[in-house]
Amino acid sequence: MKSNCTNTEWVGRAKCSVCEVRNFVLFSGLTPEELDGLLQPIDNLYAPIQSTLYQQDAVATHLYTVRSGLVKLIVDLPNGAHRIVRLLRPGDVAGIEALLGGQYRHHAVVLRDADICRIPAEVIRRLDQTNPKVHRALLERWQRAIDQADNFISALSTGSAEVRLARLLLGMACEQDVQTAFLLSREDMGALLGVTTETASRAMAEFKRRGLVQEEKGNCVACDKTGLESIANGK
Amino acid sequence: MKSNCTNTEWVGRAKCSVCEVRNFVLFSGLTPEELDGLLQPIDNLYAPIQSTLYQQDAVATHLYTVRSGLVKLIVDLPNGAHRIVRLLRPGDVAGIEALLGGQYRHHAVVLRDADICRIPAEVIRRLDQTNPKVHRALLERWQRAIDQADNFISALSTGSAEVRLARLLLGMACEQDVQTAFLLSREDMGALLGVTTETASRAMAEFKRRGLVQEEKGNCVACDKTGLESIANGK
DNA sequence: CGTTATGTTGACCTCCTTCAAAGGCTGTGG
DNA sequence: CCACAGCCTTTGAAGGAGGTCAACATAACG
Repeated sequence: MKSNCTNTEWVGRAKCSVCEVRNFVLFSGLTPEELDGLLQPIDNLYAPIQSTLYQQDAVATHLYTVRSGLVKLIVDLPNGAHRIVRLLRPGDVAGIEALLGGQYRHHAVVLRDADICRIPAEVIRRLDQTNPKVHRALLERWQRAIDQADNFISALSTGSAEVRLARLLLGMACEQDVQTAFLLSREDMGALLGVTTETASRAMAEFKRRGLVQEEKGNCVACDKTGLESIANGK
Repeated sequence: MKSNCTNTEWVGRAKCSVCEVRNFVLFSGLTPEELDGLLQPIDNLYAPIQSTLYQQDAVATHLYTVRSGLVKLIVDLPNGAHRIVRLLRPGDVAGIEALLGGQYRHHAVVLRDADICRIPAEVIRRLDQTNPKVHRALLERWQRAIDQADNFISALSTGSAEVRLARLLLGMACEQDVQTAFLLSREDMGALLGVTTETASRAMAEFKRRGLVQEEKGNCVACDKTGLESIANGK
């Protein structure tokens, strides 16, 4: 059986103490000595686009922290289709269910080349019990997962296709006030919003016509935030 | 300002040691002495239908464990509408976000007369650090919330109205093989499935005509599980 | 330069929403 | 005990939004 992490390049043992996203990752509260004391390896992986971190229903053994890039969580539907239920950005954790044992709930697939830390669940379990900061960080990740799931229900699965797309674009724009790098295929947008690829394409085309978004080569778009917001909030 | 828990009858300090759902509740791992040692009160509330446990955006101070009955979590949408994002049954926890401080993410409204334990977040926080069993139970509740949210996205927000309704009915039927007590209004079904009340009504009427469900007085229905499953899975 | 994946657009039809009206159930007051 | 009001449900009709199928354009890639 192949590794869960297909097409993934192993970079080496993670140097958590010099991790540039220390504020995000789970181990920001540990000293270098504590990190060295871990018996099991924390691997730093370079996960290229399209690679799979883990498969739905596989035994959940590791957690994956996203240090850069973008990861989607997918669930298979009974009729053969599938639905994206979450997008993970830097600072998010994939496969948190590994903490409880059992199986992974989703497929985790890389949407944008990602820098990933793969951590054995046992490591987190132990730290969770001994280090309050890790414990707290864990609870926050868990809550964030719930918040994101709720947002998928209320914002991305409710209302017309254009309303949902506007909310998605605004959600992806995040910190930057106007510009945003947005590189999802129309198919992914559809799976994200619960509509077909064609409908996603039509909605995007309509937004472009209205000047709400501009699509550069390389898949970047610039957004008219206020315009999109009026659509997102609109009846 | 009124209490969060409108129209709620206070029963008294919870007797967790004789709680009939000990296997479910968070404190099943505690001894009576440990329970008595809690400084802050755990109240046992009888929450009648339509009562509100807490409001979205209110400061989150308590967790609510559902011992019996049914509770819905609602989020308001920008256009004035609202969407149900979760159903809580006995053993589930509402307002788990109180552990992290901040605000409640939803409105929690009682759908079926409920027996509720209201627990100060501080109590759980302390037990979480000192009692491994409580800690474990907490993680499981958190994971269950995520699983339920994911199910809302993939099962109840994807596909045609009839497909969604079939999945909802099957989900409500839970353990019983054929029979199930199901007392949601058409309006709630619509808010649950992301469709209008009329569409929910039409789909239910159609199911009744086909003999898939039977609605008795008192709002009970009996389901033809295999028939519903073929709809739920069907393309 | 062909091949393949991905995006776009059109035509048609189904499903859902919207608006409206009517029926049924419940509780209240006369 | 009945009448009525109010709420929920059901059903109809019309219009719109999205799905489906197909053709075509465009870009990516060997």
